[in-house]
Amino acid sequence: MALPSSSTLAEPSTRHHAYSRKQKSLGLLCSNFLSLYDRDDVRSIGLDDAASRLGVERRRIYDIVNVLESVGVLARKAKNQYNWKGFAAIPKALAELKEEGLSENINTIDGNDYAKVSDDEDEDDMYSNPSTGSQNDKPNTGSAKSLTKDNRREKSLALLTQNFVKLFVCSNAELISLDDAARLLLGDGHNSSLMRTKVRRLYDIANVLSSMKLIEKTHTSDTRKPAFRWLGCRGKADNVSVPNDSRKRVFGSDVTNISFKRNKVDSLFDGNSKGDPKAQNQIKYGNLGDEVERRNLEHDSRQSSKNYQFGPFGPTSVAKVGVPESNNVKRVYDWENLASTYRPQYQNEALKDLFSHYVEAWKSWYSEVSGKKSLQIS
DNA sequence: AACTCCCGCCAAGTC
DNA sequence: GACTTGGCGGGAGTT
Repeated sequence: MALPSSSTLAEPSTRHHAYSRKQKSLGLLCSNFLSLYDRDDVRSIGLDDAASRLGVERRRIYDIVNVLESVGVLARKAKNQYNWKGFAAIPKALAELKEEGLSENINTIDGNDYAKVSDDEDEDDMYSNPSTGSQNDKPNTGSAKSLTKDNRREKSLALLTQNFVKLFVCSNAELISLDDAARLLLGDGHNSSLMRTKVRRLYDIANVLSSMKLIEKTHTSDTRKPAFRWLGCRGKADNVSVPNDSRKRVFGSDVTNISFKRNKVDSLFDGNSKGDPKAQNQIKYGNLGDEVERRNLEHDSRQSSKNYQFGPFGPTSVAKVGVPESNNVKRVYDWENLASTYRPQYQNEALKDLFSHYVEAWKSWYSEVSGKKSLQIS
């Protein structure tokens, strides 16, 4: 409730500023979301609350929440309710994703086709033979219903996010081009419209992941094709970086996501015939690293913005319900403790190593961020 | 013109 | 049946 009524929604025309896409970006919205809820006293988050405080439609909250959940920052508690896990949960989630990705990979022994993606089960087979499938857990398995459900799940933003992240954590790839990612996540037999859709989603995901600084958008050095660089496990070792890439979209100085609609003409319906889904749950990461690395062999390290400000927004109207500003000061995580708590039982050295990388990376990331964080609504 | 990606329709799922 | 989730792709804003 408490949404501004039509009178306050200011037609674009009554305001001096034009519609700006950037003000409405998912990345910015995500940053807003994060700065709004990343505080000590937050336990659970209501979607309606988030939507109204951030001044956006609920639909957008789903987008954010789905990817945040995929990397462990949130956990769904109930309808409309999520638990805030925080950034501290990310290393663990990433480690799990990696483990999962690697073990999936083991099932697909052979493999030199790096771009191969296999769907969890062949849908067609399942339709014809529902009862023989080796169902794992779901209570209501075997029904056509669960099939469509799985089908839906296969295409979900959450799963796509996880697979996207796995691309990085399961390989050594530091940079993956948009094209490659789409291909990798889709498999070979893609039709162009399906591909386009996937790419749109990738943009969505990338925007929220980059607002968390898990990745950053760049492009390949050679082709200048759009690409994503993984930042999640970079330690302080990687000090520097480069001049800032000013072409990069910068979130962060805007205020809210509320209020300006682009004037949409009108929607017409078109009986779309969607391409048929050939989704996937499993990807081979094995050769990915090599392949991608080869491909990016010498990516320049044009890096961008060091100067990112985490959460400069002013969540709209409602503004910090009774939370004293002093609360904006972040907690200081006990990283050592965190590490030992979360350190999984890896028998595998590589994973163990990776894990400590995460911890290191997040330590420095966090201190950097919390140090300069300015939550003030300017 | 190509690239990005916001926006909201509407189907699937849940309560 | 109302409400919640979220796939999807048209088409507008950016580069």
